[in-house]
Amino acid sequence: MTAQTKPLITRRAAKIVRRRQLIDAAIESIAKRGLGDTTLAHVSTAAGLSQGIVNLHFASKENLLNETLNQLRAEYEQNWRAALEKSASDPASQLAALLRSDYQKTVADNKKLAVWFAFWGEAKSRPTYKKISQERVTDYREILKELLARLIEEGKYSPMDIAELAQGIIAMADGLWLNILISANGFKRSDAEKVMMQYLRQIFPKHKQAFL
Amino acid sequence: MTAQTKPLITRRAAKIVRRRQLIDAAIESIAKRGLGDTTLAHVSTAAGLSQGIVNLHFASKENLLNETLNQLRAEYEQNWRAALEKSASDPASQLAALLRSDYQKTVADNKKLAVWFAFWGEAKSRPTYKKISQERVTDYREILKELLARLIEEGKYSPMDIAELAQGIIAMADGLWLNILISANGFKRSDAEKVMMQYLRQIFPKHKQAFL
DNA sequence: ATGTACTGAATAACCATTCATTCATTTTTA
DNA sequence: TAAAAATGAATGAATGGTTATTCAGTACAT
Repeated sequence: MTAQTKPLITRRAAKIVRRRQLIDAAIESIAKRGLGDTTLAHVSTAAGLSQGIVNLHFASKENLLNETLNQLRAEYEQNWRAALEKSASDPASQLAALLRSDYQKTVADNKKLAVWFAFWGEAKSRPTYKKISQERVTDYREILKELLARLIEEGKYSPMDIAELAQGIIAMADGLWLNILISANGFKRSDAEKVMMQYLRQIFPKHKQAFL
Repeated sequence: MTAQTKPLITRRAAKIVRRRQLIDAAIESIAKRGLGDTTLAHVSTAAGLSQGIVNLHFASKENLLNETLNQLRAEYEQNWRAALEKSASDPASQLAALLRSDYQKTVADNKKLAVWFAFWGEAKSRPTYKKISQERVTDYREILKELLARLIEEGKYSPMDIAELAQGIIAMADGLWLNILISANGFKRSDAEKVMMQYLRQIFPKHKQAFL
């Protein structure tokens, strides 16, 4: 080994690594203190770096927050796409996989849920937050509608309004997130999943098996 | 008329009126700017009053915000109780009335929804917000469970997990609020109501009529 | 050596809260 | 009843604390 080995973490870290580190620190702080009480001092301290670091890498606080939300959105999408790929290809299994993915700890842990709601809470007054929040479910909704159509055909269920059905399912999925965040009596991710699966069994009784 | 007529508004009454006026101004500002950007200057100006007025009537900003959330909670509860009283007493009608009440403009207009989500967004870090948010649905949930039990008996439906069912319904109700708040393509209160009624028709097919 | 990541003190803006003062109403007194 | 005193509501300028942003300087990498 020579005198200067390449250190695993250079003191001068790669730009991308730093940005990600700061986004993580932001998530941490928003979960702990809320969006309103999160200051750049909190973020930079949590990241173990200096005061001016956020402005150096993101130019402004606003920018950091936008990118934080965007990061969350990207993770969310990746997560359900991965779940679909891992699952069997019949519509019932795909549907189960898609909806179960909403309650995996990767995306639905307490911290991240708190951050989602923090941004939704400001969505009305911040167009960027609103836009990214909409984007979170645009592809999800399309895939969901396709799966519902296939499942209804396969099971020869009586015709349903698929768009409305999809809206309802997504609404329940989000509402269960709220329940995890707010609930007093320790309503957990696994409880949310149960409720959702019960719902699917009710709509698609011929496919009960897939939703157990 | 003598020189000193009895004033229409007594001082004590005025105090309550003022508090209400300031809470309304707070709702206005939170809906417009978000919770984080709402300052006491915004609130007092919107109320057409002076700088120090909020501290005079509420002692602190924190207090004003707590009372604002509490006001919202009280209105919400009043609204669904009134809806139940107005409706027929059979369980299906009651259930329909309860769930429709969530989408009346009294409680689910854009401003108030924005404020609900603003508080939920901070609920994780503010125990008071969390507590009041929980309280919003405690009675609602109990009534809902009773109605579900009665309806299942009346309709001789196969047994269901009523607690889970109620959780699911409430979750969908809240999620539809989010959809109204965030949606790009003008998802309205009436659309939310449709989705919810479709859901109820699916679970309780023998009572379709009540959910049209 | 030179550029680049990073630092942290300084700055300017903002904001909740305080409080001396003004204005209005009610109560007391004669 | 009328004037005076007391009480209460509201004002808005001043204060002290906080915070995003800037930038001149430091230290590391190649």
